[in-house]
Amino acid sequence: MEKQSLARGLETRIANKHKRRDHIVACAGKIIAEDGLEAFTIARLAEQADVTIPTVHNLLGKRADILDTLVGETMSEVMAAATGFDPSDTIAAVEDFINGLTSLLATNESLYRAAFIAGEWTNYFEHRSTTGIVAQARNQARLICQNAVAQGKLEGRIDEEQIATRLFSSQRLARLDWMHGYIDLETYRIQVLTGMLITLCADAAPDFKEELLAKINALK
Amino acid sequence: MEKQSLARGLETRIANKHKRRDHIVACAGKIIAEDGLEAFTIARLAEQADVTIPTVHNLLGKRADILDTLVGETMSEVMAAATGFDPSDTIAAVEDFINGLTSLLATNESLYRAAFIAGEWTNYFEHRSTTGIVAQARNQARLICQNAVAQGKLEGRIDEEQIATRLFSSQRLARLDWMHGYIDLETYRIQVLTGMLITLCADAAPDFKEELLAKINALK
DNA sequence: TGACAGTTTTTATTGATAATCAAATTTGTA
DNA sequence: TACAAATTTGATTATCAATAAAAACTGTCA
Repeated sequence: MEKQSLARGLETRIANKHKRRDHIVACAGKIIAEDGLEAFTIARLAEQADVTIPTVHNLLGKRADILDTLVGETMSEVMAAATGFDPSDTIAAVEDFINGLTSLLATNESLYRAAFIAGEWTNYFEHRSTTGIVAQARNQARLICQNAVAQGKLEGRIDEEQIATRLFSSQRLARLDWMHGYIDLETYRIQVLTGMLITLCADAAPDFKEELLAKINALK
Repeated sequence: MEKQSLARGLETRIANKHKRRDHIVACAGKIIAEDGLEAFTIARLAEQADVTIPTVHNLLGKRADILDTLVGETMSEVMAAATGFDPSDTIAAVEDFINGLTSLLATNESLYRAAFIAGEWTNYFEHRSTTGIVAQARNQARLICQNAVAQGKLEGRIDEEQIATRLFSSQRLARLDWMHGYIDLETYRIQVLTGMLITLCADAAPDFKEELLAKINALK
């Protein structure tokens, strides 16, 4: 049958192809983690992966595509690490979020930093799609706010969407500083936490505000 | 005299040189404003300025130097536009700051956007020098906070340095979104204002908080 | 005005980069 | 082992930043 003829060995080949592709992507991550985005050239990648330049292009497309792939795979991990907290306990949720995130980043700081840099470069974080890591992070912030309002921890005098936006921003801005190497991971963690808690203060009911202030002043 | 001989025509030459140099820098700004940083190649710049490539290098150095020059000149204007408010009237100061800034940006939005992009690219905003635009902006934020605390508008329950940092951050983050083209200038203005006012809320004394909330909710 | 000293511009070139095509090679199967 | 199809590769193209050395130009003074 023709179909059988066409498919002869195809499945195995595809599997092998994926393996080779994954290997090259891993090499890309290694290069960027070790020597930065500037050192990431196709020639260097080919050498590292022990293939030739056209092979790299055939398996992974152009340079930007390779970065996209690397960023996408890395951000899946990041996204997974930054979810799974309980949004009903506001302060714990904020803490769990940033602790989960920084724990992951700590496992291979230079790789993750590189992936974030590459992500900024390829505009990965700015596609205004309703899926993706940005939308998900915002939704999480929103969820925390909604819970807090429902529990009377936030007074609701400021639009909760605004609070959620600033919550998200705190994380984003500190991350940029970490990414650029201006602060270390622990400072990043503290800054995000401080930023988020201060943001919550703006609309906090009296009791909750006391709790927040205690946390904030304990962080210094 | 030898000195006279050496200086023969030097002054005039230097003046002319500056004129040519300025013309090329202006062309650089034009290119980036029109077609983005990626379109900014030395060849394109040379063509636009009607000189050859080596001339560009001779007058302005390497590509990164040209960007530095452009960014530096542009940021001088920006810095000038974002100062000169009265820090004692907290809300007015915040408003004057962002209005002054966005008014300038509006005069040539694509050029300024380009300059900010180039600035991020050359790490212009991140040198932790005690001079420079970043330090100045932070100092302004600090000044506003100090005044507010002195007047009893802020309660001082949160370290004023922290508040100042978030004030500064509000501006920075919204600027990034504007820079990337995700929000327009007016949205930028509103977001900065909202972010700063919410930040102040976190430590505001009751009366001042009412004032802030009224402002915030009027902005929507 | 013309010659000159020194500056500026340019022609020609280098070296690095991404990317592609057609030919040679390899792969998995029957 | 032979085959059909996928894969890899050698050779090449195009673009970019940057530079050296030769040619052209500029402003001044006699």
